[in-house]
Amino acid sequence: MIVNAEAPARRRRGELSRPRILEAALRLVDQDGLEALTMRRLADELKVDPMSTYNHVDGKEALLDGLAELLWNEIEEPDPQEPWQGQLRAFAVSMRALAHAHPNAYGLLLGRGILPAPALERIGAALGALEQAGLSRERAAQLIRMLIAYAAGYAMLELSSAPAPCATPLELIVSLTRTLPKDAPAHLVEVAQSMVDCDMDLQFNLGLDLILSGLQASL
Amino acid sequence: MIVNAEAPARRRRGELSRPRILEAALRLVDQDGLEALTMRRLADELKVDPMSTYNHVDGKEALLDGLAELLWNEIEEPDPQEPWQGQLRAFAVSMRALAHAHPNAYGLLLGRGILPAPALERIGAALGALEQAGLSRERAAQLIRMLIAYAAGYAMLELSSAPAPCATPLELIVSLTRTLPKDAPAHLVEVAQSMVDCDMDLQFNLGLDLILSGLQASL
DNA sequence: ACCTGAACACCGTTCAAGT
DNA sequence: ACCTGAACACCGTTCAAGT
Repeated sequence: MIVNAEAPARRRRGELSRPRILEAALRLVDQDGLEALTMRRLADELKVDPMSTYNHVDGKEALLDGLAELLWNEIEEPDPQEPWQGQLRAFAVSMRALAHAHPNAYGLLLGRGILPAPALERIGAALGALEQAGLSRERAAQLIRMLIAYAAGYAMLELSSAPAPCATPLELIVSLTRTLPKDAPAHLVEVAQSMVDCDMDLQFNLGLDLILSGLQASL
Repeated sequence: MIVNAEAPARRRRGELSRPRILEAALRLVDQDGLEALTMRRLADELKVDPMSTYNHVDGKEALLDGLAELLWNEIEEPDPQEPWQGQLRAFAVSMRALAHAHPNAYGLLLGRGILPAPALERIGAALGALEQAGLSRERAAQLIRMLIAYAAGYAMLELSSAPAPCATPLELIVSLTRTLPKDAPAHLVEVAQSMVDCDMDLQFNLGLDLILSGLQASL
């Protein structure tokens, strides 16, 4: 067995690399928000000169694209053994769950104007499952689009409706009124309350059921 | 008739005001992208000192919140005369149409962590229509959440799938491969193609039909 | 091949001064 | 009440220099 010349043994602990940089960036965004992600602050976090990261990531825009990749990678690949309904459900659930794991970064998932490779891998797997089940590729693609739209849209709406998850209903109302102008009519506060005051997990799953059963019926 | 002391006649042409600032900001974003929106550049556009805008808008974050308001304001209020299905459909269609009118700004609609007053007004109107039709408030709210999620999510997925609308299929493939790494396996390119190669308007409406008819059946 | 730091152009915002 | 401009701390990135 020959030594791989591309992976020399002399790596220092804490050496820079694209994955290490992206992970640090995501940690930063998770902790302090997207606006805290700065090439300079990121370098600080890695205890490295501000310019060193540029050897592994091609500037800030590429860094954000890289974060989108990282996010898509965290969405679990559906299990090909399961029936296709289960695969699609797991996929949608996982897409929404990501919003709770990374609320500050979630906007990057569909906000960079690209579907990075990990996204296409997961979509491709789901397409395959549906074709396996006998659906045409066009039909399969439509179904996937619907599910991604519903799951990601639902998650973004959640994040917009209640930025900070509130324990008590009172705390919730306080939080809602804080975002609205002081002179907001009472009926608007009531509307805001209606949008949040429910079991989000349950409601998400009900909608998912409706879409999946509707689609099954239309086949 | 007395002169209104609050609206003196000595207003100069081109005077600054919050609406005028927000409109200029949206124009800037539409033309040159969100990253081009700068307090300084915005002031340039208005031919004004960089600091003058701060008299009407409370900093950049507030400016972006203001843009979100502007976007929600462009979504048409449903016509209370119509049956509720038609109102909901028009609402969803209008939410998606906004993405085509303002692709560079669309991320702000659900990306600011708040639902501004104009959003709550539109949601409130839709809630009212559904309660008029006999639905409970909870049921109505669930329905609205589904529609917003689907419409906005679909639009964001569209923007992610094909940043620049392409006339010819060839142009489309070129555009797709440009965003993917050079060594992207052919099957990923194929997946990307499947996500875009369809009549987006038609597909959106089909999904909308499915949701609306599914909901009607479940009542 | 990777890291460093000085330098540049630009950014958001504070503040004291004008009218 | 609104506008101005100097000033400050910070930002992304280029580039020449190191190892």
